[in-house]
Amino acid sequence: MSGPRSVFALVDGNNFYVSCERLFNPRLEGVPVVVLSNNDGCAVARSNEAKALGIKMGEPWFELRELARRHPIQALSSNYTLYADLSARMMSILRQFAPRQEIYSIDEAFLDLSGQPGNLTDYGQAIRQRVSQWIGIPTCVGIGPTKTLAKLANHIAKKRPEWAGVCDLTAAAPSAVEALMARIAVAEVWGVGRRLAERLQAQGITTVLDLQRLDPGLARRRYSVNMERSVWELRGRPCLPLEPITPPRQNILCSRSFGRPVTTLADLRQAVVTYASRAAQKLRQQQGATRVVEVFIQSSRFRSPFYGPSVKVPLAAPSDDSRTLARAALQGLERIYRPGWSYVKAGVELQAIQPRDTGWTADLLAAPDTRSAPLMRTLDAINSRMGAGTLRLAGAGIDPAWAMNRGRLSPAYTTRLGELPQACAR
DNA sequence: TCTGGGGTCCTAGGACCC
DNA sequence: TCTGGGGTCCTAGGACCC
Repeated sequence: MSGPRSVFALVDGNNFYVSCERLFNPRLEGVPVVVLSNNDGCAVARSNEAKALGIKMGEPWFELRELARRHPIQALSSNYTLYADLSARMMSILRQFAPRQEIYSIDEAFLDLSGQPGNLTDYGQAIRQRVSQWIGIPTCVGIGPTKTLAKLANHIAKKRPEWAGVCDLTAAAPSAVEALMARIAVAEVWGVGRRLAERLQAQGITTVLDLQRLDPGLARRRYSVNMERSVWELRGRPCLPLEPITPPRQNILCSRSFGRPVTTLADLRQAVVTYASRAAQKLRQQQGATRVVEVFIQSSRFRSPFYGPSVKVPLAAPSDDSRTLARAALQGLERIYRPGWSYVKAGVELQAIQPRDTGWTADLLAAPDTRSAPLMRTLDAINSRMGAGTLRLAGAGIDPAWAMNRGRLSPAYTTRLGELPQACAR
């Protein structure tokens, strides 16, 4: 096993998307900035100034317009190409600070600091310093004996200025850790969301310390095995290992809200072919093959009645061919489409994914398609070189009416212009 | 008028079997 | 009148994460 005592660090970028945008646009400094979700729908990242105005995570932009009239709020469409590029740079810097790293999300990584000599708070400051100097992204560092405690430490480092961006719970006295836990709401624990927080509070468990003191067996019986793990982790016993290798996805989903409502089957067919192709491309990237294609369409959830059917289409044999998956998705669409509805969203999800090339029973009734693999390789190669969407299935449509709105998009500062998917189409 | 996208895991309950 | 019981597998739905 690992050393005598585990130490984890969680490093994350502060207001990551906003920080990325600010790197290339100094006018965004010192003013409230929000980055909007696809279709410019909701705020998914907020600068400190925006948070100070009371803007909540996920708040719809149209509800913020009034606020924006009274304050100079800068709202930007999300530019994932830019964020992914800066994320990769940040992760490679962090990798220099630990023998093992788990990339947990676009802006967060766990580092294994077990056995790291010296003062870990100083080490955390060195990490922040280098990321800031090399790519200009501000970060916070939380350090603890378990991942859950590292997460909690990161929360403390972020919320309380006196920690100066680094909180090392392994260096704090047990009484000091308890005092901190007693002041933090149980909802801040990693794995405790809104619903569980409500249930816990109804049982009188309102702070992190209350949860830490809950009997683990009771936590399991009354809630779940995950809640029991959270209790142990808060007590300093690791239950969640560092996972340096990202396992292949078990499901691949591609879905988007439309730029405007769609009523016709023809438009939905274009969208479904587009999403199936994108999902197939991701599937090939992980050398997978799928046996089930699920397709869904939805009317607005904010209008009654709601219509949101879905259907799973099993394949005769596992496949990674865009054409096969698109055909299956279209078959499913025909079965669930009802005229007379206004659809705002569609999606294609690949399920029952398995490794390609290993142990699947070939479809005995069909002649093997020897041209599929080279064709798909060529498709992916062209799209990788010339930009996503350069080569598409005929059914996907050209400059479709339902495409996303991204009226506030910043330029692709760090990558080729051609890799900005929507900009070319306009 | 406007309300994101992409994942994972767990549990409850039904189907099925002996 | 009265309707086994336990194990396993699968699926749908819920809850969580960022």
